[in-house]
Amino acid sequence: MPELPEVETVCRGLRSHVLGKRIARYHQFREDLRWPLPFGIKDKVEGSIIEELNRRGKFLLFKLSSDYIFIMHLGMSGRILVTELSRKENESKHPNEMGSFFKIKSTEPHDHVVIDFCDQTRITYNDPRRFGAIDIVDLDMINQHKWLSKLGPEPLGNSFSPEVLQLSLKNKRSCIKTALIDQSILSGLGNIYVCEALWAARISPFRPCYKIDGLEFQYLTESVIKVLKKAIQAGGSSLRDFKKVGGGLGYFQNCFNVYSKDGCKCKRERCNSRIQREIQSGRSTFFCPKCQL
DNA sequence: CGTACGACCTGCCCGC
DNA sequence: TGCGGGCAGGTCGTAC
Repeated sequence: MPELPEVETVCRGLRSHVLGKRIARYHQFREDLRWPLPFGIKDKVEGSIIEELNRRGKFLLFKLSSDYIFIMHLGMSGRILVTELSRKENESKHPNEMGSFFKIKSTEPHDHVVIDFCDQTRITYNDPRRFGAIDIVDLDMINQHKWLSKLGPEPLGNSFSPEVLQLSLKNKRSCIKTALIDQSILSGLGNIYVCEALWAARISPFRPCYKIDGLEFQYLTESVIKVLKKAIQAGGSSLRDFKKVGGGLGYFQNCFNVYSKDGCKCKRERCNSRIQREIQSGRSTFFCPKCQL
């Protein structure tokens, strides 16, 4: 589901709800999401304060006062919900996995992890498809973590430039779309924003990387940055189940030029072609066959 | 090594 | 109304 703009939207929205707060309870309703939830996580998070919340690629990083980083990935369908527990809800007691009792409200389907803060705020991780993931790692090992260590540059960070992109792609035989979706080349792009950025840069998703020239890498870099910034401003894209923290919808889906627009007229001025959909390495690619070359 | 593809899950939407 | 097939924002392991 969420690509960089959606994760950034969640990250920004969550900060005001969690920063500086102490975690009273960690509870999980199953042993695994995409992978097993880490052993001992409960003891590492309970009692600690969330000091920072940041995003790296599509990962959310919660820095805890216990000197751990709590890492979360939303997969395709993951969501974080915030609830303020009323006194009434707080009084209902349910058994936890240890056989003792503490306060857990009845949950929605696919609520997998619940974190309660001392001030009665609760965040709930909900993920129907369970492609998401959670881990916890020592603060000083964060850069060695297998999910993070191979990530390419942040597209909205200082280490991203046309030159950097060209350097990592100039010898690749694969198509530019496949390369841009590869998190080790650039972190945070997914199917939507790659399609949108390639349309904006007028580059065909099927073009082999090594055939792209310096000027095009410049257009492409600018397009990626522009599309992502615009999407973040719009609060991300709400397709199916993406909702911002607090339940609001993003509205970047109203700004799509190609994604899911097959059969529609190309929005570029004086281009009268229609957007096509094709399967590219197993996933839908949307593009204009006339103005993307 | 780089690249391509199936697998992992559930839900929804469409056509018959 | 019901069911089967195709589709979905991601990533990894495997096979070339």
